[in-house]
Amino acid sequence: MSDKTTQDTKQQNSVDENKLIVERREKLKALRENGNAFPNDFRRNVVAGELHAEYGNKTKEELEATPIRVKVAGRMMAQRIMGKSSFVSLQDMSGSIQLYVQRDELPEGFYNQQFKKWDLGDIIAAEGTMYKTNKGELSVKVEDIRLLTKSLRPLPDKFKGLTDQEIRYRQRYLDLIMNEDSRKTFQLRSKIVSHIREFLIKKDFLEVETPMMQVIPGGATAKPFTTYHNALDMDLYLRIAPELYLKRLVVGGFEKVFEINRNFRNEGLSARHNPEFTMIEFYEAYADYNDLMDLTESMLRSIAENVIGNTKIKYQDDEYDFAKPFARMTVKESILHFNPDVTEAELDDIEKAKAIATRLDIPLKNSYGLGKIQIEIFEKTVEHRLMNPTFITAYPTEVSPLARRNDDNPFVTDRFEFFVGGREIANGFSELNDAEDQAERFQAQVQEKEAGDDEAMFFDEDYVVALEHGMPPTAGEGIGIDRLVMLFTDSPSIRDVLLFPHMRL
RNA sequence: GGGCCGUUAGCUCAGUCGGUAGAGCAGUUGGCUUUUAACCAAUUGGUCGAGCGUUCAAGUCGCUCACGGCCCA
Repeated sequence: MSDKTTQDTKQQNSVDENKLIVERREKLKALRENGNAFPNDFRRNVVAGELHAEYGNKTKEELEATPIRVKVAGRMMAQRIMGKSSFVSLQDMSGSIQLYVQRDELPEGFYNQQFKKWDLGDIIAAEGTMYKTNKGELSVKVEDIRLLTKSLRPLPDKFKGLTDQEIRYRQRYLDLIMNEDSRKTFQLRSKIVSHIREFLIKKDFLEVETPMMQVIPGGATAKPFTTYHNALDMDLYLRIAPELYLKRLVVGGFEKVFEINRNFRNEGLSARHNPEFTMIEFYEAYADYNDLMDLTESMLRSIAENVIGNTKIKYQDDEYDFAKPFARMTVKESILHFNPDVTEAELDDIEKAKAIATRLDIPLKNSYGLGKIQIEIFEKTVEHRLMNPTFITAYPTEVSPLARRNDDNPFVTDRFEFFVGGREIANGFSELNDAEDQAERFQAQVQEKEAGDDEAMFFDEDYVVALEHGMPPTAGEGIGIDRLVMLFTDSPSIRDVLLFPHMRL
């Protein structure tokens, strides 16, 4: 590389270096010359949230009568300098605490030559005593204060914050620094996942991890991502679901298992879809889909009560009641309910059902059977109207290749999907444990794949062999964690509940 | 994939009929010992997303593209 090119590269790299950054780099340079500019010898003994909880109610006099020494650290979000004294807002993981800094409490010259030159965004540490200002704000009256990490780039507007959606997603750390709502959302997400985990572990479920890279991507109908293993010289797929592995574990005698982890589907991005997303799947032997509907209902109600603290869940302009028993109806009942002009006899007749679909502008393929046509009608006319928590049951066997047939009506399976706010949140069913039936269903999927449906399933012979060893009667379910978190955090887009959503480029 | 909207200083945003680029915050300098978006005074800062076109003249009009947002498939 020639000197000229090196020069050009440097120019390129510093394109976004503005005067603000140059000034901060100068300050850092001065810090380096005065010793270690990045010390890591300070240990705090308390965080802001604890201080407010402990001392928020104490009066100014009480705090002064028995001095309480504390050591705090965090990011300087505001600095109000009034001559010889200043107020600083210090933000840490738990919240904010104000620092009251007086020139004459600090070493000679430190206040004017160091402290006043610090910038918003710098990471600082302070030691002092708990104090209340005349206006009643709990503060730390500072006796010692240090700069721990120089911030070289300016923060977004201190009042308006960061509103640019693109930067909020691409530079999530800025969003987290600036937006309390965003911090809350991700803290809640963590609590929801923990609560689900504890809920199942209390019921003796075993948490497991199964392959993300699979030879045959199974357990759902979706387009997979492909990858390649060099040493083995073989193509692999990123999983679209963990289902078939978890059921192998049930065959192995792990009768209650669950996994919370990422799935990957090679589809477009939208407010509801990210190519990688988090699902929980759980399987319970000697249970059926009715048991899982009961379990789902109590689990979600428990999240509302214990994590959110309210069974009335506000989502955008609506409110859903998680205290009332969740509605349950079959696919056909729901279609008839929302399409009063349609009769059951018409839905059961493939030609008449086709006519209804055509009237609804639903594109049909020749390969579609009656069950698939019914589901198309359901998705077009029912799904988005299922606002309050609702279980829809009796999905056609044709669209449920891994679910157990209903004993009375083998046209449908013992399956449900769960909806809130017009969105599918969960999918569960009594598992198909008849190995020969499973082999036939896979065969039907292979035919659909050959007919051009690239979302159809592969034939998983290894899984059929596992079933041939005998899987106990079992029920299993998957819940989309991202959509669940969207619901409970009132987030309009899946990107708002993913720390680092996929973006172009 | 289609439709609509957006992209201007580090951040948040104005910018009229096409006529020399504006504010607040942040920054810099000075003042100020109880502030809360502190305040007062002065001041620095621009590839107007990229490109092409129309025009004497384009942030502004037209076309193409990139990225984002919302809606639809």
